[in-house]
Amino acid sequence: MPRSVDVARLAGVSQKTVSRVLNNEQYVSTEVRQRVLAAAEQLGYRLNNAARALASGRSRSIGVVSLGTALYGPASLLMGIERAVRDAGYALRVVNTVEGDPSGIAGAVESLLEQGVDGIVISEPIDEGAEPVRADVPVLVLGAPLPFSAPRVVTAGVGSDELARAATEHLLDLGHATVHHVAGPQRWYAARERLGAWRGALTARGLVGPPVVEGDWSAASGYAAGRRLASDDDVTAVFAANDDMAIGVIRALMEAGRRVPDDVSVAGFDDIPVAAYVTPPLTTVRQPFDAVATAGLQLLVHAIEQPHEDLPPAADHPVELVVRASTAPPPRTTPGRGRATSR
Amino acid sequence: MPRSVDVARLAGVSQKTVSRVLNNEQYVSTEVRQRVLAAAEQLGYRLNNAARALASGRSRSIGVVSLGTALYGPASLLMGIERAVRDAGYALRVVNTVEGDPSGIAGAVESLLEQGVDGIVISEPIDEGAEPVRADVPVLVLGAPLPFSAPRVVTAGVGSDELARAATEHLLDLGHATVHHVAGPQRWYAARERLGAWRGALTARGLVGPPVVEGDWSAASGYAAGRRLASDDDVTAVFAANDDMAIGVIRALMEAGRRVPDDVSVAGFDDIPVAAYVTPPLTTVRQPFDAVATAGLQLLVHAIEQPHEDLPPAADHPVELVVRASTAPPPRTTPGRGRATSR
DNA sequence: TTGAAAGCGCTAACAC
DNA sequence: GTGTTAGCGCTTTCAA
Repeated sequence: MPRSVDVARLAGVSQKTVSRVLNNEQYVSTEVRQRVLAAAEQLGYRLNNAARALASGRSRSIGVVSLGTALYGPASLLMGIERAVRDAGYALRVVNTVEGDPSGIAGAVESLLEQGVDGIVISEPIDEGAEPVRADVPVLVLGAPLPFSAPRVVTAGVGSDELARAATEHLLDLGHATVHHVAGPQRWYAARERLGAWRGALTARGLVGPPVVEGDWSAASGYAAGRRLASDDDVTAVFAANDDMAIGVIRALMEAGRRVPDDVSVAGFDDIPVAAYVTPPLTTVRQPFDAVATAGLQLLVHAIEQPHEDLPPAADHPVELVVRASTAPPPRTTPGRGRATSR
Repeated sequence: MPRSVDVARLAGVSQKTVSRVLNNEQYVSTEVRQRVLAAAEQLGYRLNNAARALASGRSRSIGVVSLGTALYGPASLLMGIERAVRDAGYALRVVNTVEGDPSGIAGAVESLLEQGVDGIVISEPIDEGAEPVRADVPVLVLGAPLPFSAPRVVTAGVGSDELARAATEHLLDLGHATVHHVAGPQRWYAARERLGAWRGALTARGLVGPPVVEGDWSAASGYAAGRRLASDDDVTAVFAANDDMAIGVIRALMEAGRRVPDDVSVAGFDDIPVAAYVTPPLTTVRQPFDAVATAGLQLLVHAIEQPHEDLPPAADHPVELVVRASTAPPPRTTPGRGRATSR
């Protein structure tokens, strides 16, 4: 493998000049630059990043701690982060946390620190007892204000709350007396946030939320929740914390003889790729993963490269409610419902 | 930040001995080892990987080139790779290729090489004109025998072909005269492989495959394909190259008044999380992502660490056909079908 | 079983 | 504009 001295020799310059060219520094004449580039090309020279990192104290890489799941939300966010990291000119290192792992986020952060990353992204954290983690590089927490000890912790909301509120309000606006909620596992911040926003939307209209059914994001858990909800005639509107659970809920309702949306409206969360093609097409909200990743990484890179300047303000992301055929006004008459017929 | 000399000083040993302990080398007395470990702990010492990589010429990291998509298949495979890499004691670096990017896989490989990875995984490659890529480290190609120039190229099939064959045969076994195929984009190796296996299954029974409809993995493209297939009364069985497209096909068939599975059977591919809960529950095949990733990485790590020994044989993965309610025998009488009634 | 010395290939600071 | 001189913090000889 050729080294920079070899390039220097071939180009007839000093090794430092090669370094200057490769780092796009100023004060190099165009002619020398050309010569160096040509020599590097000719030799098939490739910069050694380990040496560069050792000498400079920076690795030009960012580490991301993510959940080891192919669930649509987390996977989409990870893809967004990868793109944003690459666009920012950094390399990406990934460590997943395993659910139930005692070392959890702290262990993952530690392993990234050992690898020498310049910054860390924590994607959609879940509570593992959350002993506060210590990091000596800037940290971006996506989707939760995690207690964190680092020189600069920046957080960027993913807008879950506004989206959950919009979904709930959509159902209320259709005329439903209340909205039931099938929540995600409450160890996930994302699940708690959606639950809170749902409750907030009800409270704002003077309503008290009915008991919550908690699922685990899976369609199977949505199905189980749906069976319970189906037996209650008062249920006319359900907001599920993700689309998979919503689809499970719908299946359970249909099997119980309750039509969707005629008898019961169901709204989901995420807008997964098949949402528009299931029966009935699912009303849901779309998370702006790419925008969130881009905005969050801007903050992180700023914290890395301008450690002493203030952070630019975080941008807001638009709320995208996608209304399809799984939501409708509540049934006008409610056969077999004691309360309704007696009125 | 403390360095290994600091640990050495505190433990009263040489810096080299600290290095020995941290690398779990032999020839260190238990007592010294304890002392060093304690000193490291006390100082909050963290090994500097850049320095280690520079000195040793190895980074203990593996790079993966993957598609920047949250599609269930690629995302699941990536998660499997992450786990397998971590289990093998390596760090993971990720670079996505952007569809349509001219530099494509070659550019991604180049950027990983610059980062100094010890090995590279190419996950589910697609053809971008595929100028053969050159790498000076072992390369694992998952899901395609890509032309590749590297000291050791190992490939591990993901078993797509057997699974696609199983799905097709399942439909034939139910009594269908033939099986139509909604293929994935043919630039993807995975799509070509499934197409080939479907055709092979038909050929094995002396059948000639009907014209193929090509989609782009999306439910929308499946829906478009479904509309075309719905107008043809001869269609009684459809095998779609992924579940999303299968769901789109089903929706189009139902809208056209053709019942699934009574009139037309539809099988998918992947077993996405909602497959069991859509209407009707989808018959599909399940890909063994985790097993494939584990087996593939074993090969890669072997090629990295024992460059001169032969590779162990690749393991076969079990075929998992998941039969649900979207497939059934063909209709016995076919009202309105000219050919059938005239017989 | 332990230690001393010599780099790995680059960037940083300063000189010219 | 360009070159010189020191390291960055480890691992690798080799010697004891």
